[in-house]
Amino acid sequence: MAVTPRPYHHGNLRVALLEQAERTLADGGDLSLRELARQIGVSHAAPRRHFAGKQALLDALAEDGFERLGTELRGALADADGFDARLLAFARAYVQFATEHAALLELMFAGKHRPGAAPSLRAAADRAFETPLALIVEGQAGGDVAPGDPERVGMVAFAAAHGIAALANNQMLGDFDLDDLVENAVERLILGLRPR
Amino acid sequence: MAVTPRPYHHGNLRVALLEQAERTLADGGDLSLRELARQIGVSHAAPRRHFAGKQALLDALAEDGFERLGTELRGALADADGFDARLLAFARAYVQFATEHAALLELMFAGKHRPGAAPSLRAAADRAFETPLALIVEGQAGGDVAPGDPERVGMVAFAAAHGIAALANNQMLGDFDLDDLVENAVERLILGLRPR
DNA sequence: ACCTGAACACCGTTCAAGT
DNA sequence: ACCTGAACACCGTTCAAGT
Repeated sequence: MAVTPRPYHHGNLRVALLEQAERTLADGGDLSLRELARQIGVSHAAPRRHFAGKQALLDALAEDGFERLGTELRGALADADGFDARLLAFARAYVQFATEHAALLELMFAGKHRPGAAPSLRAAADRAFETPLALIVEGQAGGDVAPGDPERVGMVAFAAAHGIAALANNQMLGDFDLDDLVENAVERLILGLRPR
Repeated sequence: MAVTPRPYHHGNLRVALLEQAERTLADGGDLSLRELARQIGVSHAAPRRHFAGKQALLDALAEDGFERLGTELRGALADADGFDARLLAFARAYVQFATEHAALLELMFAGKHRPGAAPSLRAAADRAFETPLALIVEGQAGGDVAPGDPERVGMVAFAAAHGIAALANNQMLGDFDLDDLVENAVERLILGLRPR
């Protein structure tokens, strides 16, 4: 047994901080930088070598979140054929990610609009939303969705998915089954998006 | 001129705290209890006589917010005739309140799902949402909305309004005109809600 | 290069004490 | 009844100093 009584410390404090932060976030904790350092076994000033401040750590977490969301969305759409099934798959995947990582999602959106947010954060967010945007374009090409700027036309669908996720995370859905609500909403959106 | 050199203090610290908190919130400030007390000219422990803690003050703020939202929604619907116009009026009023009071709205929804939140907070929220719910019931009676549990059927519309407001508050609407997006979303929702 | 330890200016909450 | 002032246990951030 090597003794290693807190040697000089870590080879990878940066990722250790991010992982511990994610765990705390998932547990509903309060994400204090000092507490994070304590849990990892490092002085409270050590994180400063790796993150300019607390906000920088939060931004890194949010950026990772957008990348994972993008991956989930791409994966969900890869398994679905036809516009209706693909819209449902998108909505399900979005709501599932949002409810499984409620605190992270809040952080992702709170971070995105911060004035001094890193361009890489915004880029990661844009990449995550490429998939649903492409879905609307597809739908237009196949005659399932009314013509027009795809962002403008598809906004109602994205907003509804985001809204259902937000309402679910705030316990505003009462006794309703989340998946049933998503299905129902998607049915109505499919009708509403059609060309007239 | 009466001198009143900080007499013994205030007749109405409770409302003074709430008003100052609302101002700070609207200015994008951080809402520290000590700072609030400082601005009002009272010791940092004085608020304790009126609010059990910081969270209790936030809950009171949220409750007031739901009451004001309810008033806005009722007022908006009172001026609109016909289901389509009324749904548009609701969506506009909701999005306007949400974007005009972005920080307050966040607080309102964050407070609602807190385990120990006061029943009066939940009641105020329910009252605010009575109006849109009644609108769906009206729409069903008039043949504009598909039958079924009105909460379930109307959820897509409420979620879309909430989602658009959330996206607007997070600067996710790009160059789009907010009112144009709301109008477009409502048009699609009207189609999607119809009985088939 | 990477980390520590002390310091600074804040928090929210509690509690004896004042009027 | 209502408020004060000191105290406690925390924060985030900064910075000289250590290895």
